[in-house]
Amino acid sequence: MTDAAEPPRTHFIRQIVEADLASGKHDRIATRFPPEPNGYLHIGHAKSIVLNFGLAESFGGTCNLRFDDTNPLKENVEFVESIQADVRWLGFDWEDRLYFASDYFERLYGFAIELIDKGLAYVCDLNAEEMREHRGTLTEPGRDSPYRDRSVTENRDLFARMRAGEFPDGARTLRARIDMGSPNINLRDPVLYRIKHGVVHHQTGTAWCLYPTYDYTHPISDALEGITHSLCTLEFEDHRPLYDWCIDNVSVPCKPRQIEFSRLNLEYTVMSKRRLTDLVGESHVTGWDDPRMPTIAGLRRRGYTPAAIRDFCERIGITKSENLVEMAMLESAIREDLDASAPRRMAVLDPLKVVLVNYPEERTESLEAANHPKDEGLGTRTSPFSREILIDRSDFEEVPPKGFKRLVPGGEVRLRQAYVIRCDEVVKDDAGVIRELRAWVDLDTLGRNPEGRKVKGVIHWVSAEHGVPAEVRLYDRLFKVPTPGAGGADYRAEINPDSRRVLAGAVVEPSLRGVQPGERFQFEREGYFVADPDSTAERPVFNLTVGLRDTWGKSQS
RNA sequence: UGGGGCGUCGCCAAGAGGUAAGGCACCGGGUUUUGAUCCCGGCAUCCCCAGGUUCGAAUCCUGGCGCCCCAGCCA
Repeated sequence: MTDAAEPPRTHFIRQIVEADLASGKHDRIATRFPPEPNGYLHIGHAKSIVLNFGLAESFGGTCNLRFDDTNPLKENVEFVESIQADVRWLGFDWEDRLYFASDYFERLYGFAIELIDKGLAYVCDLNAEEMREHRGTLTEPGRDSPYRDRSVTENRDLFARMRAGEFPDGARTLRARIDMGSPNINLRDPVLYRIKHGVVHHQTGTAWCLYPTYDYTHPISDALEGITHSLCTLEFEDHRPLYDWCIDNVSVPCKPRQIEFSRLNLEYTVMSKRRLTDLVGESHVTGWDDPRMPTIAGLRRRGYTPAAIRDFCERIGITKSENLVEMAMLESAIREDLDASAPRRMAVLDPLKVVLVNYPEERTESLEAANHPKDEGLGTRTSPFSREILIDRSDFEEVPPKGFKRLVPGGEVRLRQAYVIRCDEVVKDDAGVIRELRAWVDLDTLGRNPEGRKVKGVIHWVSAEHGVPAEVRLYDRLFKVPTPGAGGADYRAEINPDSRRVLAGAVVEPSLRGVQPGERFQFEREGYFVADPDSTAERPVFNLTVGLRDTWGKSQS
């Protein structure tokens, strides 16, 4: 369906891979998706997942799942588990290649000793503030640490004692001995190891009080796994010389190539781990899987399909340009998928009763309707029709705007998959609020058009007696502005107060009774909805995935 | 004022010296018992700007301008 047999769009990384294969530099490629387990995956990660797994898949290579777990302070198993579930849900398989950077701690330690022996690393006693002072600035070079020229013997001894736990947090670090005068700050003797006592690492427990940094761990982990192309985001471009330095100076089996691409930015949402963590922690949303969240878990609960997310990731492309993708792009992908696959149903979100005065009181007929207008394979279902029905309040107007095609006093409208009715009376309460409509039903219009008149409007309905009460949750963009937090604003103040609307009085057609969480439907003329896990046997709960395109509504506002 | 990047239609994005793909959005028109879908058509004489090279430049050169990233013992 959405995964058409079109050749995947090319981009500069794909071209590099093709060239490397063509030139014989590599005879098979290996990539990896390396999340840090300090949060849930979001749509930006999906871009990377689709890139890495997709590339490996299309060239017959492999893609590893590797947790970059070098900072136990921020990581935990909940995240390790949710990440695996999300990658799998997206449709990718790392087979038996599940790795943790922490698997390499012992070897990493050995390589550090190799660096010490080569005079390329030293134990530094400067504390954080002192180190910052020595680092210089963007325009001024740094100064050498007074500990820079310690002997190999002393460095070996001190490093061993760091591991043995003899020094407190922050007392010493192991640093690469590169160049304090480098215009690239990342090369000014970066820290390779730091001391962290008293933390329980989710994988290694309390085995270590010494933890390697990302810059040191990543290139070596890649090399140990035989990664050929190490893909990461733009902010690591400045780190590439350090990445290369590490694999050039240590005895690893191969030299992976780091290639950077730009991260995904989406309008009206936030993507940084910190902000997402805060949204959850400060209860601005109901959790990591809140349907308004750009997390994979949130999108899943919102009703997005893996195929649509993959398609979206293909559509946005891979480049090095800073970008801000419109929400319409994501919505288009899910609409395309769901239009083809979602069974149609009728649901009245804001009910208004209509009494069909000439329809027998005790009569109920069973009307059959196709589940999909184009795909007969989706079958049919039946819906009871009776004297009292419910329509949506917005489908009736006493004083219709120009061009209104729905029900009006004295006017006719088609009840979808059923009869044509004509509104003959509007019943109001003392306050002037419309309580019900009384209408005449043309019983000769089932499956055929009335003679001599054309009825242009079609509205959906549910039998009042048979309809199932349901809760419908409508979602809108989480933020009021395209780029929350821009210009120093507090993104919290820019949260859209109407991003979630709960309609407790919706009524859906009987065939929706007992739906299973995760089942997706198109509620005709409204949008795509998915049954939420909060659903019960008697009262289903639906989340709006995305509305149908609405050219009428758009022209009216 | 250091270093690293980026600048092609409202948004994303092809393009690799031979005379501007595609998608999204938008605007028409057709079909339609979903104002949906689908179908047809329109939508950059121009590629940040200015010079230069060339028969020919978005693509090469030079000089500007704009935007993003880097001074965590985070990743």
